[in-house]
Amino acid sequence: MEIDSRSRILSTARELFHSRSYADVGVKEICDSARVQKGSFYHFFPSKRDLALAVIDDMADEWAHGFVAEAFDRELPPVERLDYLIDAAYYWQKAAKDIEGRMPGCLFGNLALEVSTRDDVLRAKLTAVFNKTRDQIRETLDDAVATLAIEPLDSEKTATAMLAFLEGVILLAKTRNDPEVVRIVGPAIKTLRIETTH
Amino acid sequence: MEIDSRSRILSTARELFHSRSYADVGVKEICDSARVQKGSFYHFFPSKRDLALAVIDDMADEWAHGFVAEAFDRELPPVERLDYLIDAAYYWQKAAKDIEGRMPGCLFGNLALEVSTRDDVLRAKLTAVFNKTRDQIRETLDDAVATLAIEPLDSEKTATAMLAFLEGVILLAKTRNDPEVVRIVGPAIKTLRIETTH
DNA sequence: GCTTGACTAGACTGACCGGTCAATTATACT
DNA sequence: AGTATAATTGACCGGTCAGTCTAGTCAAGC
Repeated sequence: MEIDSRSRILSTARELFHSRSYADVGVKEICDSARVQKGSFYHFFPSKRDLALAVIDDMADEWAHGFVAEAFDRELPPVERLDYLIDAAYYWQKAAKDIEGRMPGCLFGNLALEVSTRDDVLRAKLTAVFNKTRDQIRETLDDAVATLAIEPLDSEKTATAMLAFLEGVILLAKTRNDPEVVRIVGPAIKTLRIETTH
Repeated sequence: MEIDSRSRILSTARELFHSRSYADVGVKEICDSARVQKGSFYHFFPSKRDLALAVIDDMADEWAHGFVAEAFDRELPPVERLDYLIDAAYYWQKAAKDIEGRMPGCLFGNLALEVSTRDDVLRAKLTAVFNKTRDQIRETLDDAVATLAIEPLDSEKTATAMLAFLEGVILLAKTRNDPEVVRIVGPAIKTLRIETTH
């Protein structure tokens, strides 16, 4: 009758995990919200953990083809891409807070801190997502160096630092439940630099 | 008979919350590890949540009088204090990983992401801890400016950015379960700058 | 018409959750 | 010594957890 139970479970779980947490959201609640019965859930997903794996994949895809793809549009001048990244993070968090009253933060960062001491498979998956984003930042930096927009630097390490900064800013903003932290402090991402070691 | 049940509960809970998570560690497990009965637990703490509040206070105290106090020793040249901060974070995480096999990350950061969408009181307490640390970094920056070690900047915003970066680096390192991330990327904290707005 | 297999329904399981409570023991003060 | 109070014990509670299981629906292929 319903169009697609599996994808409904998936997107519902993603929303709930994002706005609360993995541990805090039970299978029953996901089923209720997705208007699906327990039996159907376990028909599509062997376990809650496997659902989490699927959610990360799902989100990573949308992330990659969504605003990250836009932010890292190679038509844009490299340095602008970093501003775009911060802007996107800001507006996203702000919109979520305006609607739900709470800043959800970054799903990947949230999950990373929650599960990475308990589940190495989930941890590896999240590491891969982070690495992918870092690589996009690195490309941006390489472009910026190539176009002489910035001085040469260690693009991989600097990209890692920038990703860490982005996650840290979102963490702090979420703790204060105030997206303005992203807008005000975020742009400092451009000042981060790690020199190449010879 | 036993020396101090309350403090035993407190330190046990701190360790368990740090190495796993708030949600993942139950009251029973805390009691077992602290060799205390359920009833004694609820004699000292009205609820698990109140224990979390006490754990944050406890940790914040030790944090403030421990290596943070050392790192922010005003005898040290200001810029060195930032290096000391990164070093301390690195060695702490590395030691924990060598012993337990896992990087626990920052207790405050972990808790912040886990509970701040659910509990505003805990969130406020964690915000206060972060603000205190940010203020210590700000003092450091003000000292650095005063001694002409660095160019003038917006010390409060820059300090916020630095704290965010520290938390982000620890988050990323924890996700990779690799403290080296802190050592390699951490020192970039000194390159962060937010100019004063006139 | 019959079979097959994907999908749904929802009661049920055993473990575990945070928390309660009455009874007991240890400690401290008068 | 007597008494109040602090600390401790461990059985117990209702509820919820992830996950299981059986029964059944339904559409496609033969």
